Amino acid sequence: MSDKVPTIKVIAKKLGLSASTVSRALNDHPSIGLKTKTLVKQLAKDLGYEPNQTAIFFQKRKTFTIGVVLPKLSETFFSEAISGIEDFASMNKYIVFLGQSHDDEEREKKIIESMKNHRVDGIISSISKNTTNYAHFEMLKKYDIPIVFFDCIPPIENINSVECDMVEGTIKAVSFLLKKGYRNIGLINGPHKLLASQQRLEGYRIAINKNRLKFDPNLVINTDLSTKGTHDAMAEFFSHKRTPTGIITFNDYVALDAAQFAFQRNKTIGKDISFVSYANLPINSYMAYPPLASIEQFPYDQGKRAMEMLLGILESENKSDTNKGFRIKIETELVLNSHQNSGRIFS
Amino acid sequence: MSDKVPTIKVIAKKLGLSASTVSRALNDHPSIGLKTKTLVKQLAKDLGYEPNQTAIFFQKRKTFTIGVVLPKLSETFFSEAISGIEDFASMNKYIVFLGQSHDDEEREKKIIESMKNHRVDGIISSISKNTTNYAHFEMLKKYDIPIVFFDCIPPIENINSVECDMVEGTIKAVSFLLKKGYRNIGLINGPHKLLASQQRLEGYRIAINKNRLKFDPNLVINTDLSTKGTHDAMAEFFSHKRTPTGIITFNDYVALDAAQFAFQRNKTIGKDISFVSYANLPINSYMAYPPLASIEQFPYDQGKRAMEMLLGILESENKSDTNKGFRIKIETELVLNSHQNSGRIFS
DNA sequence: CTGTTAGCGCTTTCAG
DNA sequence: CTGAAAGCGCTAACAG
Repeated sequence: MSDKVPTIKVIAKKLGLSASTVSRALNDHPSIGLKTKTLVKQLAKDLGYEPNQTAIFFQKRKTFTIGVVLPKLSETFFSEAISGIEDFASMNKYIVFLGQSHDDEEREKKIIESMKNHRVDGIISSISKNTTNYAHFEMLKKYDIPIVFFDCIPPIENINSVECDMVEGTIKAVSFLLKKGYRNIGLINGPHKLLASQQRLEGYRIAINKNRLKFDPNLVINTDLSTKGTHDAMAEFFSHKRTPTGIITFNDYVALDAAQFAFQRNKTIGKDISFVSYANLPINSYMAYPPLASIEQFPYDQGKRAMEMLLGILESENKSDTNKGFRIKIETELVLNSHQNSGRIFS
Repeated sequence: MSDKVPTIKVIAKKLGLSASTVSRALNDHPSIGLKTKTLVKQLAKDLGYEPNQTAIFFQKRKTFTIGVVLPKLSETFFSEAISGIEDFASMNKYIVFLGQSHDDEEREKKIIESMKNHRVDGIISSISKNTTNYAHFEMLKKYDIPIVFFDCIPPIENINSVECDMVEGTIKAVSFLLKKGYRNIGLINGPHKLLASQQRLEGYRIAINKNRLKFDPNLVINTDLSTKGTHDAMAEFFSHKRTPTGIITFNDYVALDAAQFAFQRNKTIGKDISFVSYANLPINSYMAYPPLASIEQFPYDQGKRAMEMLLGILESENKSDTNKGFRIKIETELVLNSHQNSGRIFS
């Protein structure tokens, strides 16, 4: 049955034309007579002709394919992001390859390798937390495969990136709590080595200084992001004489764990102690003790913008120029928690 | 720079060999001398040679690519499922194309079309809720592109599918509540037309009969899955003389909305009234009023199994035979809610 | 063990 | 306006 898939040649033969004429007719080449053009198109339709893209890709050195490499889709942030990427890509006739690194450098490398071999036109990636060697990304230059990083960005010169300004986001969070009347503001930060943690800390310090408070190192504790790590951090807070009452947490899960801990210590969440976190997961409205507010990072939008940037690069002919890299900073937004269930189905 | 990407020909010329010899050497063809083989491989390495997959795909009529078409990744169920698909695919040298239908038949059609043109080796799909015409799927036969459906499966004969046995799952749910001592068991079901709803209803009826209770139509109400729809359903329950105390809900979100409503009516969740739902989202542990239990559907596993099935089909040479379609039913599991935060990061 | 030839399906000069 | 020919990079008979 598969042999019956019609090719351009078959059409040519049936019509007593040459393959090139058929090709041109199908592609609306200006120098083709209307008569033959319609003739060809009609037969193509009747035969159910479909161009063999693999042949076209091969020939044109262009696959209309872009690769997306990120840690894991089970994180809402990333599934939202790739959703944005895919939506925008498909609008522009591109199709998306998916690869999950699971925060493993080896896997990330293999995926990049595989995508390169598949000759993707470009790549969008949020790198693995554990990646320390970036050769697999640099290598892409040799193949003229542009790459746009988002969210988790490697320390390489002149790269294209889309990211949130977490420094500024954290300043917003601190200001919010201050305005609410909290004076002792703590930070439960993520692992030191994450750039994301560093940015939060920086924003925290700036905000503290700007408001003429003095930075108290006891008010900043790191968690490994596990429930236990967060509970430990809270325990430490409570063991100090100066216990923070307004706490900024690395993300929503940390906020939930922290709130749980505070609750067990008989604190009234939202009164004795309040939280502000990042991510703004669409589940906060169902939480027992949701954070007062979250710093929304717009993952869907980040994905969309990254795709947009990549398309721009792909479409600008002057590649291989002295490109210093494009950079977009997306403004975060502090949103009060009030999510809606939008009728999702889990059949 | 891109012109420097070395080809098999370049290697052949530099070594005074023929292209075919080089090709064979690179592919460990048995009939190649060790000397030349190592020679070729060495030079290939030095030159940084990488095969052009598009050429190979074109030539071999095989792309090592599979397409995944599903409603939307922002639903946890699907992001988990594709995660399973991708993991298993990459283990087997396949790469995954992603397409989101957003429950729109037109988009689904376009995606399938596009994937077919990209000559994917196979497709895995959970169809759009609004798809009524299945021609775009049937058409794939003509191109020898096998397809495996999971979760949401079209009413077509002889197809390959992986799905959960929701009838049996619902029976488990009812039995659980009965064992807990609840006698008035209600069902907040999804939209009528969904197969998923029909299966739940069937399971519900079977369980009621099996336990020698009599089926009371007042105890079954449908919701459009919105928060309001669910609240309305609950209001109706409460307006009856016989208000259910154990309620099975279409999914976790419905359970949460329903619980919220009950709470507002001053019911004590887990005592006055209890819920059992489906999906078992990894957020239940943070919920104010989580359902007592959830029917776990193992989306990651469903994805993995679907991919496994597809690989099996791809590898069995005897295609185009009188295949009646493969079917896998995955057993659901009733799990009590006690999820763990596993250290997720939302930087 | 290796070279020659042909060809996958399509596009694209270059002629006419 | 259309045809002939070449070729994208690689593999696979078919000969030697």
